[in-house]
Amino acid sequence: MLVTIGEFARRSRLSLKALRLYERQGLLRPAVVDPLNGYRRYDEDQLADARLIALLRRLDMPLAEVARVVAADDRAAVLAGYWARAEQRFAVQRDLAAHLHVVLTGGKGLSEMYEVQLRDVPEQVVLTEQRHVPQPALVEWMTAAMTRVEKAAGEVGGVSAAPFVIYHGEVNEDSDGPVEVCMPISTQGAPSSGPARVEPAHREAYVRLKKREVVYPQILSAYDAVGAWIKDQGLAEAGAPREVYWADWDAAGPDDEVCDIAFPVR
Amino acid sequence: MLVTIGEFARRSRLSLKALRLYERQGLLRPAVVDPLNGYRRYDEDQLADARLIALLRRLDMPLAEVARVVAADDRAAVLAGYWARAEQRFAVQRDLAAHLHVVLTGGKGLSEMYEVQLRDVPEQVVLTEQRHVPQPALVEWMTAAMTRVEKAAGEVGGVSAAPFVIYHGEVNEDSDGPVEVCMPISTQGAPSSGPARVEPAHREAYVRLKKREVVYPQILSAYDAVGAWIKDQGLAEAGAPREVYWADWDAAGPDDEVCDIAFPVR
DNA sequence: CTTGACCCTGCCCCTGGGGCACGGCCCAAG
DNA sequence: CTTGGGCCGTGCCCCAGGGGCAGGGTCAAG
Repeated sequence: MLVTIGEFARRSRLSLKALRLYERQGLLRPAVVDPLNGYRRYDEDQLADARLIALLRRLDMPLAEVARVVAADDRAAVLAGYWARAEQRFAVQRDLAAHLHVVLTGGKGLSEMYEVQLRDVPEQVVLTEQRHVPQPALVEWMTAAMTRVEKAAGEVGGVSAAPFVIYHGEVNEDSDGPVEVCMPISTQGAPSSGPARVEPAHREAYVRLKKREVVYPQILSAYDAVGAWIKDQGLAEAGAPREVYWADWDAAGPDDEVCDIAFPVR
Repeated sequence: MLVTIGEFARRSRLSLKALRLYERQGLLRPAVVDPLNGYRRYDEDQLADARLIALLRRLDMPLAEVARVVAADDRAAVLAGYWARAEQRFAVQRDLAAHLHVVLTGGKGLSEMYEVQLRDVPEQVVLTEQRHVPQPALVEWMTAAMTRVEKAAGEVGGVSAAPFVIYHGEVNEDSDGPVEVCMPISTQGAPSSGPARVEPAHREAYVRLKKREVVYPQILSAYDAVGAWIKDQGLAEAGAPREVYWADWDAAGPDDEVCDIAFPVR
């Protein structure tokens, strides 16, 4: 029934070092520790847990998470949760690797990565807020500005289409825009006043992105793809690039499409 | 042109700690180090490399590999090689996570993971080699035994079909078989002698596996899947399970199908 | 000249162990 | 009873890739 640490290690495929560590961490305690000589004795019934731990470690699961799985009532559920997060992390890394590959090859392969389409956008009256904002602060400011213009829109006729963000200047480590958040409103209710203007009708080339892909700097590949496509088609850029947020951002999962990257063209 | 470490850190999104570490590792040396006060000065041209390093680190690429990418003539190729290996590692982990999920749920979802098929196998004369072998030594012994029986087969008429391995007993941490390596031979050339026997004709249920999936312990899920399918179909197992190696193992890539897991049935 | 921001080195900390040294223990053979 | 070889114990240093802090030097603007 009780076995020595050596035999337990062989049968569980864990090292002595690992077993002693797991005891200190409270992850896998020997059934008995001789108080005189400190010898550890494991119960054969602990082999199942030990093997589970060994396999979970092969998933690169941290010991803290391993402990959670082992202690859980529904072990499969905790494992599934961890693994879903691992898949998401890896998907983001895959996008980044693809972006880097494009950058390092000087733009090769872009056309296969993104499907660019054309569409006509009608004239829109928009409430806007504009500012210079450095890249690290961009998301925070955009979120707040979006909320503000949405609230303001509610008071002057309501939102009439998906909000979008125009990059009048690049936003990266060296440059801070300016960036303009635009909320289309219906002009039926009230006359335009204050920070409202007319965004003219135009034709634009765009790609559709999943939420996971809308992250700096991978997103730059999408901009490059649209730009390259426009050149390739013999068209010309006719305005600043923009991101159209046509879905409910907070409700979307990482694999849901939420946004378009668009360049006006002529 | 030259900037302080603080500004360089801000613009490259690397920490001071990281920059000093990269200098010690020879990964990214400041353009100038003041010999009096030790102040580092970076050239703005180094920003591109610094940003590349920052992004590569987000792929969890080790610094040694990062250094290889940065120093390479064809950076994209080195990155692509690393990423391909990362994808393989992750694919193996994904298989393991799926296996663990099956184990932890007590076998749910197995039927969706594997497609089981039926086939008839004719009588075969086989040269065999059989032994008790514990799991850790299994692969090594199997490889060697396969080579030996193949060589022996060459002397008595030649190989007539794909080799296979019969597990007369389980091979895991607690049990060591026995395992029998079988090489089918044509009996036209020479009379059977020595370690040859007849493997009777039978019907078998099997699943086809990719090379990547043929690894302990994930492979146990495949065995379980075939076993569950047999029960599900109202059939019964009629012999020891086996692995049929019908492809060139060494020439196969991780995603190539190479082997079948089969149970004789009636 | 002062002050605050910036920079330096060096030390300890983290995870998940590997490796080695030094010493205690246990069991079977002689 | 002793001796030897194999287990087992603890403790220390090491790895990557930094984070955080201490203590002290430096730079530039007011």
